[in-house]
Amino acid sequence: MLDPRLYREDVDTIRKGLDRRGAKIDLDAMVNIDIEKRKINLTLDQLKSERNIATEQIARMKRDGQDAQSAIEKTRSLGDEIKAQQEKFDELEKRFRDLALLVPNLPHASVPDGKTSADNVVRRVWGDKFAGPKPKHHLDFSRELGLHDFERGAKIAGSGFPIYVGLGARLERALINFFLDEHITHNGFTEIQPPVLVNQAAMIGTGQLPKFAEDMYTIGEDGLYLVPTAEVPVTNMHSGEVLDAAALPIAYAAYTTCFRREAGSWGKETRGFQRLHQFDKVEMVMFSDPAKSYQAHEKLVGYAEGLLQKLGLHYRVLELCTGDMGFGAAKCYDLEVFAPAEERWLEVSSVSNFEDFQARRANIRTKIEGKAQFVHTLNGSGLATPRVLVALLESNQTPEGGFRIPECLRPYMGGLEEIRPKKK
RNA sequence: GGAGAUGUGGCAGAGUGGUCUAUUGCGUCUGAUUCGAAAUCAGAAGUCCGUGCAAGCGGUCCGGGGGUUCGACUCCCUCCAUCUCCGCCA
Repeated sequence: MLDPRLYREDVDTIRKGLDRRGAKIDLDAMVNIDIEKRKINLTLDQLKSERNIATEQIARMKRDGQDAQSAIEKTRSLGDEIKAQQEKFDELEKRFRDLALLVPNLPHASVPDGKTSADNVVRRVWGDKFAGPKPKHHLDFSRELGLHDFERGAKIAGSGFPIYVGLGARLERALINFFLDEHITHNGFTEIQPPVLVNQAAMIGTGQLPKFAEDMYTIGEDGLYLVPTAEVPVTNMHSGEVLDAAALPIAYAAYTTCFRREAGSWGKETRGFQRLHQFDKVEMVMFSDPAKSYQAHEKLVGYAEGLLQKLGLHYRVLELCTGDMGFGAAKCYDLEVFAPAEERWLEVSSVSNFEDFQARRANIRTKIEGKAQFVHTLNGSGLATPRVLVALLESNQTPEGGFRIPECLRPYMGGLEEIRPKKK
């Protein structure tokens, strides 16, 4: 959510920011509601003030043993008037808030202008281009090694719910543990295991709701949502709190299963691991002093990159353009790994600075030099496993048809160096 | 799932229809005293909204929401959380 003051003090700034994003919002309507709301608020406050004076008089009369009946009669209508005005005010406030929750964040000045992913800027590329003969497609390769079972997953849940089998399951667990251990032992994160069901307030806090309701799995009976990312529970952990400034930045790393309906995006790019309804991800979440959030942002990207470097994967860092950024982001980097069989770059991490966009929604503040202010929230995948797995499977094939396990994962695989094809 | 209890400021803990502008204690901050500190004394301090150039002024907030009333921390309804006992259970 944007600072509500902006709508009346500097709506041009909002307009310019939204234009850069290509977002269409009826700002005039919002400004008018806000003006109307303030007008009513003023009369409402005056009426309440009158009532306070009147009831005080009644109290005094009663104390002095005087008959207050006529004063009570006179005040009676005031209550009805207040109730009527209050209803109007509440209605306007709700209308304004409902609209405000649908307004995306404004892009940071440094974000490149653009309309689509084609306008994103490649900031750097790490590692060498894949050399040698074209490897097998990860799905065929996985089948040969017996690591995953999509068919049976589809049988029990639907497409997009793979089963990890044997060493495939262990490899998944190895990735998760490797990511988490790196964050908590080298990068200074505190590990969190949050609930994977959250309430509506949490989903609004981080910006998934109200706009993206159709992407979420819901538990209607209990009013709960399955988390699409650990960002939701971990960020909202501190909702309504005033964080100790000395404790900032707070850095959490959390592994959760993530659930996404992916409504509307089903079609191509859906084969194998590239778009799943359920997947594993380790998420980095940070609460920062507003003045330091952009340094923190760069650090987060670095942590995610470090993982890919240890895995030995060829990747690139994109700076997203204004038109391609997510709803709440003020600035965002994407990390993409190269899948040599598909010959495509696959997004494995998205690292965003939300500034105070989420902190306003979730009411997360701190006190700096005696003044209460909203913190900045940041988060980034570190990392999501499925596409990392794709790149690994396609990049680490041995001439004998086996899968060479990257060194950093071997301790988590009981020292195993290679997964060999099943004997026929 | 059943029965009961509780929810008040940073913390502890009073307050059962009207100066509550929320008693008090601890903690915090400022000042006095002191070479400095402790102790002591005096004072200050919250949130959010509106209004104003500003000092300020008005409103709001006692778990959330709603109701009764001229007036609600106080009474009623409802939801949530915590605690105790019972039941069930990985």
